Amino acid sequence: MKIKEKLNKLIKESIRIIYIASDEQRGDIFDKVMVEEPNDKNHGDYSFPVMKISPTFLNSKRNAKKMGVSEVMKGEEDPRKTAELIKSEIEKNKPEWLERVEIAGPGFINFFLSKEYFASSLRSANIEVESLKGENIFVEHTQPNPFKEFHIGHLMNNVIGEAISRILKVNGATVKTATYHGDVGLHVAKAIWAVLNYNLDKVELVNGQAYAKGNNAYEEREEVKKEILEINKKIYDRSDEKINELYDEGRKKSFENFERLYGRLGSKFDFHFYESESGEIGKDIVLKKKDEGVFEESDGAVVFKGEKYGLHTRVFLNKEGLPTYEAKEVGLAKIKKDSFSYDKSVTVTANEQDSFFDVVEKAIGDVYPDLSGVLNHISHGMLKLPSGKMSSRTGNVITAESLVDIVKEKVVEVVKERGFTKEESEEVSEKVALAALRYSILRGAIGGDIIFDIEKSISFEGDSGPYLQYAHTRAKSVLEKAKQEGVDMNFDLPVGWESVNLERLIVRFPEIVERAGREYAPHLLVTYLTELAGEFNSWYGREKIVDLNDLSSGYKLAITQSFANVMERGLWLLGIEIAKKM
RNA sequence: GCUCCCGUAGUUCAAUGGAUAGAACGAGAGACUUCUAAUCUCUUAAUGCAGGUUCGAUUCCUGCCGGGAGCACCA
Repeated sequence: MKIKEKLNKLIKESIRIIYIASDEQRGDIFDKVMVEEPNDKNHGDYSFPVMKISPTFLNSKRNAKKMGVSEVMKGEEDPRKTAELIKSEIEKNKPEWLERVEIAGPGFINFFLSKEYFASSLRSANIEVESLKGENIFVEHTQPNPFKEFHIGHLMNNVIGEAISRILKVNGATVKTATYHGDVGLHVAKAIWAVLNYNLDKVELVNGQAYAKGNNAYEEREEVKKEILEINKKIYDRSDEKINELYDEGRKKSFENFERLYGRLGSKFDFHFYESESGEIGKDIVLKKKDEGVFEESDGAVVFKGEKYGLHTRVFLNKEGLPTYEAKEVGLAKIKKDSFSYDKSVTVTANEQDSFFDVVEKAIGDVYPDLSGVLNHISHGMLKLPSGKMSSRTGNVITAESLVDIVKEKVVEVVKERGFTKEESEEVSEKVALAALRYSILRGAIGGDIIFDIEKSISFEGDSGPYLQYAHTRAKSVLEKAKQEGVDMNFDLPVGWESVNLERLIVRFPEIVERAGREYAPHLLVTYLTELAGEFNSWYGREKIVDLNDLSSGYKLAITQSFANVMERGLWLLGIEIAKKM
């Protein structure tokens, strides 16, 4: 049993005894008694707010429900008095893992874990996290579109999606990843129209230039709009040789580019889905379900009236009878269902699609009732540049690759003075650059925009990916030195040892991973690892770790080793690679 | 106009309804003959406004102000 559960049980027991002793309500009705994790270390490792079992608190219906209490409560009002009772009850039979219990503030009981507990936790390092064991989860992310650039928005999406799927995996879930490509649709028609009319080459067909030009013409001239819609239709029915040739070539080239990038970013997908498949399937489903009343005809198009759910109407099949993005999403839902039997599906997109997904998820729920409620949509903000809004429609884009390269070049400059070989320099720069980017993207809660100031993002001081990598590299270096000097690691508690904050923090790791998985929140992990690295660096500055004359040196090495393990594991979850030298 | 998201130190971000609102950058002062100074130590500074619910509100509710996104045949 995890320490937190043990503690909860202990508190529950005590409450039960107190209530029975005072002949009041039954004490075992507090199902949801839970300790909290205080932000301030002075408040202990865990803390329990006794106010939450006071009658005043529980006689509010909302609170009673939260705490799992169903009866009207009577009893002691003063939380500090109750706290005293609980404390003395616990102290009657204090377990070894508990150092001491304190009462503080308006009625908190603070629990301090013992150094024996920390020592034994460090020893049994690889604690399994099983909160999502048995769950099958589909994670869909990145979704770059052929005939358009893989831009920094896709990079952001990829970084988030990758981190989330890794976090879910270590929580015990079976995770399958998918990326979904818009290989048909109006954007393709726009790109092909531009190539045919402006005599562009194959490079421009796939690098977004053709798309941007086609889009401009589409918006400015009514007759072009018609031509492009015509091309769009021909792409679907493959009736035009020349268009087929451009399409096939562009599609192939685009995917070659994407594959190269996935390799560089370390993303592997279990499935690649395409709108060319989902479109047809979606169209069939929409037409079938139109007869059953899920969708209806309106102004020549087939729409879903979201108003019945407090949302708005969206078009699923356009006047031409072609599936829009919406219908494709319905088709995709079926493809995903057929590919992997999942309990939950997570789709990562930009937040400009929020209201779109609200409607589409309802529509899918009406089509497949078993999917109702299992689709999760996680959205992030824009990766904004100081220069203004990036738009692939106008061709004003920064590609993911060019951004990584810009950052990498700066790192190469920093690394120059370190006497690395060419290969070492190349390897370190790539890892550090990607770490810097990943960190900037993942450090805040998912949802908001990220103002991407290139200059600032490549400053490696303070909170940053390289800061974490550096702390890990340092720890490894210490361990290496110990090996050479013949100092052995030892998990036995030295005589007179006082626990350090670093130990407290290391032992917390599984809890953080669990919460990050439950809340789809990689930033919790980033915050934790940053604090952990800071604590290690600070400890490292204070203490001499490798020292033949120090009897606690072996234990310090054990702490160092545990720190390195946790950091490496944590960085992997964020998609950040470690470096041997820095 | 309607809907959704967001307003926390000068800046970029934290804070499961809890205790003295945490970091980092910037600015200022220090620390390498000692395990990697991409580091460490100290100082500085913030909850948009007005109400409400609560023992307790940055967090929940209402209004206002300010910013962003989306609102029919694009993705």
